[in-house]
Amino acid sequence: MPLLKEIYERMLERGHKLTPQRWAILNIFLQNRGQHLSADEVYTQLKALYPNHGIATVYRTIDMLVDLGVLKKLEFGDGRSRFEICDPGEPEHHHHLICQQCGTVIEFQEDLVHSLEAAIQRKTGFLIQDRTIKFYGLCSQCQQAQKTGTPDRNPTEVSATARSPQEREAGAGSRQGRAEGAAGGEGKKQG
Amino acid sequence: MPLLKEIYERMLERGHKLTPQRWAILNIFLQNRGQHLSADEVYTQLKALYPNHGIATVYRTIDMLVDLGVLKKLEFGDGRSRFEICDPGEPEHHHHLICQQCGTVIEFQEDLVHSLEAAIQRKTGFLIQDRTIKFYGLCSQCQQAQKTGTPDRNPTEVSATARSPQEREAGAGSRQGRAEGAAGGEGKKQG
DNA sequence: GTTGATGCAAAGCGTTTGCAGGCCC
DNA sequence: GGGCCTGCAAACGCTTTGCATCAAC
Repeated sequence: MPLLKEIYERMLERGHKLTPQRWAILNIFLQNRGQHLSADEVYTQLKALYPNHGIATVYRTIDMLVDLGVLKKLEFGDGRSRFEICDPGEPEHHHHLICQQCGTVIEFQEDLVHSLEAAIQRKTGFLIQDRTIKFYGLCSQCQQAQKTGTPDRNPTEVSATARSPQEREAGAGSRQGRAEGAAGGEGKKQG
Repeated sequence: MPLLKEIYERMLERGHKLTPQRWAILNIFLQNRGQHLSADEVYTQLKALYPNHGIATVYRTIDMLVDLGVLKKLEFGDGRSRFEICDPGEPEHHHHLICQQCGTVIEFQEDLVHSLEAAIQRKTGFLIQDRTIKFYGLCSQCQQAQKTGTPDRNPTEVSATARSPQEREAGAGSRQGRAEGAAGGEGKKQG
């Protein structure tokens, strides 16, 4: 978990200033630790506090923070980039289970990935440096709901999750008219 | 490998017609089997044959083919969706190794994923229905080149691959000014 | 005549960029 | 005053959509 002081020092090293805007944006991420915020969601939260801060600043700040290794860029297939505070201690094995029913994003750290990687490196000679692993399916609650016939559709779902498996990838599925998941709508967490 | 006849029948079932445009687009995918074409690349190839076919038709046709399960949508982080003919026999375990040096996309089918999935299902109760697994790193050729100091940069690279691990995900990194990878520029293949 | 497909152009969305102004060492 | 940072608005690229037209049953 990157400490503010550490982040600040990293910024200084690169000649970046910690302006109020940047501070505010950083704080939004810190306060939503573990969630996957889009630039737009950050902007919305920012506007509530500082109505005349611009979206460009959000993008520029996020860009800088990604560059600094503070944020990690994620793509869940809803056509927008999402970001989360990146844990420098173990950035490697933190993957996502995405429920196609309710939109929940569950994180998991799984050492079993190691043996998969070892096998791939052995078989193909490919040197793995980073990975993006996403599993789509049904979370246990939605499985339960399906069994009992209770619809358990989360109203704050990320639309990416409600599409067919075939067209879920890439943001292009339906750029318009998608459900506007409230910031922080991805509630459940599991380690 | 979906046979033309099978695809045709699937289209008929859904009330779709096999127009010359659709036939042409389908053919482009069949002739570039194993590659990952963007809509634009399909459009370029289509234009060479039929100069006045429109890009909208390409998108609509691709959309239909994805819907039919003929194509699979992929996202390699260059901001555009890519598509490949989807093998209905084993759509499950076909994943990608993406070289960050030369942009090569190597496919692999790996049964070891099974044990990873089993462990996840056991641990989290999440029912896995589909997965997107991408490993980023260095292909064996680029590793070799790095050792000998020979730069082996593929001029037809997909720009996604040349970015830092942190900002590779999602297409937003640099939507403009990216290297325009020629259709079919992702040459190497490995099973 | 109805239904579906097409091409064109325009719109839509997320994101980036140009620029004039502002702040601070 | 030079350099970084900001907000605004416009641009950008990929994708979708509206609409008039066309083709097939």
